[in-house]
Amino acid sequence: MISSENINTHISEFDGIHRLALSVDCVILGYDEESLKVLLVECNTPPFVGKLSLLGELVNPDETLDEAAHRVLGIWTGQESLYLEEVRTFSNVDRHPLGRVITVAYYSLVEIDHFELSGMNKMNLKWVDVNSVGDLAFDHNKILNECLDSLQQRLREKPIGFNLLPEKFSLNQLQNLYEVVLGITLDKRNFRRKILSLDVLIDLGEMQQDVAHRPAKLYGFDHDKYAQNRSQGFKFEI
Amino acid sequence: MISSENINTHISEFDGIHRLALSVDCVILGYDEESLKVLLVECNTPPFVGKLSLLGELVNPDETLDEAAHRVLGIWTGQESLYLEEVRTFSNVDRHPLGRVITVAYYSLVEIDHFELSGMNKMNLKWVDVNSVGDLAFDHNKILNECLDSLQQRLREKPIGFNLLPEKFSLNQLQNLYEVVLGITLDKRNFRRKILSLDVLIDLGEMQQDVAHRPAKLYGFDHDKYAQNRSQGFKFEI
DNA sequence: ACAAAAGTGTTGATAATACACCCATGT
DNA sequence: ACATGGGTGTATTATCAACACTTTTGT
Repeated sequence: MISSENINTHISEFDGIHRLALSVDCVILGYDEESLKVLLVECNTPPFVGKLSLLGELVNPDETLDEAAHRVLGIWTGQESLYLEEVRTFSNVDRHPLGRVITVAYYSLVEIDHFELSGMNKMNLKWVDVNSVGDLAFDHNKILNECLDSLQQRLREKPIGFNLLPEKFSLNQLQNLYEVVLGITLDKRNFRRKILSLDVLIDLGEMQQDVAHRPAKLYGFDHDKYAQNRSQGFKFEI
Repeated sequence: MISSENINTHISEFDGIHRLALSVDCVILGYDEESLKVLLVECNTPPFVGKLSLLGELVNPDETLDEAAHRVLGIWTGQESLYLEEVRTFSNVDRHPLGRVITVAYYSLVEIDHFELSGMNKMNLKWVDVNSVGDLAFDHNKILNECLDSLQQRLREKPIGFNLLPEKFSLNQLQNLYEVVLGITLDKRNFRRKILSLDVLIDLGEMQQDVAHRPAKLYGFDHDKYAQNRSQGFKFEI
């Protein structure tokens, strides 16, 4: 078929055949030193009542998708400026039982005990180990899995893992995070050499307190150093 | 703000405040041994009349976004099963002068002389060197640039460049493609060693014909071998 | 014979891997 | 003193980067 029509030819049909709704769904991920967890909520939409689902919202006419995703984070976590990354769209025609809803999936990395689940949220929200997630509502298992794949890939090439840790962390905490999220084991000495050679950590000159073993040195992530390195063509890669 | 509302609470507002339109925009890329080119069309929407734009369409209610993108390819190239990759959404509130149109950007890799631009298309369509693209309509410069960035990244880690070449190609053609798309120069001997070691090329036992120099051996991309390697954890990386 | 692009190996530098013991703290 | 996790170096191997000449074809 050859045609000279295009998107603009059809713009008047907004109210007609092209009616659909757009949502964002957020895979909010946290890390508690043992496992990677995803924040889920009990679903109240038939036929999924009782199942858990990701956190999502319809997109408002006066906001971008990034803004909508940040709004979702704000609603459920009370925080605004968390790490967010768009993954991809999910647009199967029958993915939502109540109508045509196309969704854009994001994942977010949060420090899991930065906020207490409280009030109303406490009743419906759950942190669930990503390896123990059962059947979710809608196509949310698929969305979750694709977001996790995407995270694994990006974690190896961008210094984003720090978003899951407290501001001050030990090298072993960092290594453990990589091991848990990537599902691999790493050699301690090689890992330390590698991460320090990337020159994005700042030695805080502080030590862990009140631990029942030799206290570890604490480090922070140096955004400026990373930006500087990156602008000079250095690649971050684990 | 704490809330127990979610996407489903608002589902009845489809016809109200959440009205918006969704489109796909395709960055269709071709390669002619000298440069990477993008397929553009003359825009007929004020205030962009006379400018060039990417190829896009509104999404129909009965199709997925991938299907919509394939439809766009079919309309303008006459071919259906070309390489397509979703990049990301563009959702600025005022990105379209006629209303709220959120778009999902795709790029596509095509063999540039697999199809002749003909008939009506001939009048409006242009292959433009990606380095000589002027001001495009809408936010299409931004979309184009992000798709090119995404392509550069993916070209290094997935064997997708072959989609831009004829089925039978020489190693020098392939090297030249990488050099043009990535904007770098590569060492001939190192490139050959590397690409052959990846074990995804099949020596066709054929030679170039009618060239005014020593004819090159022709190779093809072996999808099966690649799939096999990948399933065994091998990484493709240039 | 000449022009034009195809093809081919070696060496030195750098980065990745494998591996085992002593140290500092709290109980 | 013991339990717990923190911290360190070296030798081997694999990978990457730099580099120049000969070969085959058409004109």
